[in-house]
Amino acid sequence: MLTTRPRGTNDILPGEVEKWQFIENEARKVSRDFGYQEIRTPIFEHTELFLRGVGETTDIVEKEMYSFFDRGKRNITLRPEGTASTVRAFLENKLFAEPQPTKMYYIGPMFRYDRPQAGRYRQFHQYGVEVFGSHHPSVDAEVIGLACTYLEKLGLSGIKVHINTVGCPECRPQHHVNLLKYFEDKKDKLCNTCQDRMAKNPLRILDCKNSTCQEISISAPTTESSACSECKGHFQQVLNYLEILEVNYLVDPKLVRGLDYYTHTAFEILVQGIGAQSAICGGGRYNGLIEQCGGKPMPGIGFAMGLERLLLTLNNEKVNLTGLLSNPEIYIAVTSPKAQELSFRLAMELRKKGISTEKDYFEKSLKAQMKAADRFDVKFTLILGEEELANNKIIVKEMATSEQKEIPIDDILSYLERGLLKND
RNA sequence: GUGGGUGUGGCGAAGUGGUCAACGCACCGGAUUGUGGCUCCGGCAUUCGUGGGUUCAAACCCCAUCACUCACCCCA
Repeated sequence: MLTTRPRGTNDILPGEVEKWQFIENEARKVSRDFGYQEIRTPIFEHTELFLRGVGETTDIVEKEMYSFFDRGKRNITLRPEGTASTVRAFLENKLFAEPQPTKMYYIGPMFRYDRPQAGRYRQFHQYGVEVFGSHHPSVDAEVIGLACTYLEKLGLSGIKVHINTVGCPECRPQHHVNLLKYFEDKKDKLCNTCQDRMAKNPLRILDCKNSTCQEISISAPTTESSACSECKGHFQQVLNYLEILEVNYLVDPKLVRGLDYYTHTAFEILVQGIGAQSAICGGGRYNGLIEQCGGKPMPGIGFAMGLERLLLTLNNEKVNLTGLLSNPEIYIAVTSPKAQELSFRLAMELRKKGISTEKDYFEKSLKAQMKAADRFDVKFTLILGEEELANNKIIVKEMATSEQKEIPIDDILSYLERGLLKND
């Protein structure tokens, strides 16, 4: 073999691709039901979009971007997430001039240079939604409710939403101060990375997996406790709306998100049994992002769902995704070279009528062709040979019952149409 | 970037120094002359990720390298 697929990428093969089509179609349906329209943005953007949009100090920007110079010496990056591109398209195409809010969704590949592991790939796929233009807490709840509805429609039960408020530019500095004050005298006990986090981003100490760090964090000041009254109020209302939607949520004071742009509401949907990467959906509010990208101040909120992780979960939960495969309905077996042309034309006519039809491509024995027909699990096998050709007839064998009849060739189309209708 | 595990035919998998590299599944062919699903028979790796070394002899030992995989960081 010349080479293999690049590390962290996957071929989605026949048999698997039907599942993708299914979950993508369901995403489109649910999005439409909630009033979201699809947007398709380029898979690569100018690097500066992500530098500003995602945040210079995030891991994504610092070590995970697929960036390169194109032949025109432009600095280009394969998109690592969907929100920045959506905001850019919103501004560039002046969608803000339309009636607000703007509710959009996207489905497509994203790229991050990570070490692959279960549920993490260098090219992965996300279904995401974004709402621009409204601060209203019901929007936060709607977006979360949309994610839950989608997952439930796919057959996942017991969805649990973890939710928190990460504050706003007004109160976040105060929270940092409170955290630093709290951790100051305990610094020696923290793990090395958390000691670094003291300086860089003390918020992240809260979700460190080191057990002593966790113990220390238990009684750390929560974001909610340091939140300003506006943030608190917003958060309470979001929770209230979630209850109206009967969304099963858990306030998780330790939930923080790694992207710089989040404000107020942050949430994740976690599942078990698919490895260490258990968040299949993450999102939150980003009220500063549109302005950050050069627009007028305008609030926004959204989520992104990892489709590989979703598929892993559906698989793990034994959600039935079978029956998505479509087998041919008819197999045409040919036993005489003379019958080849007629059978070929017949196959084409059936296909044009919307009757999916398979045939042999090797001039195999009838036995072998019957075997193939059986494997395709067709309803009828047509047999065409010298005798049939001579009599202007064709044998129709119903595979399930093994019954077979001779039908005049001229009547075969209508005969099959009736026969296929009978059991559908 | 760091650490662990694994690499034998299309897939699963035995074999840990000494004839032809088990077996199962899948695939292909056949079991009297034109018919599937069961059964039976036959076929299917000059070769054990790759390169080098040790040895009379290596899939099995050593070194290197690559790939896959899981985990950390972080995220979907």
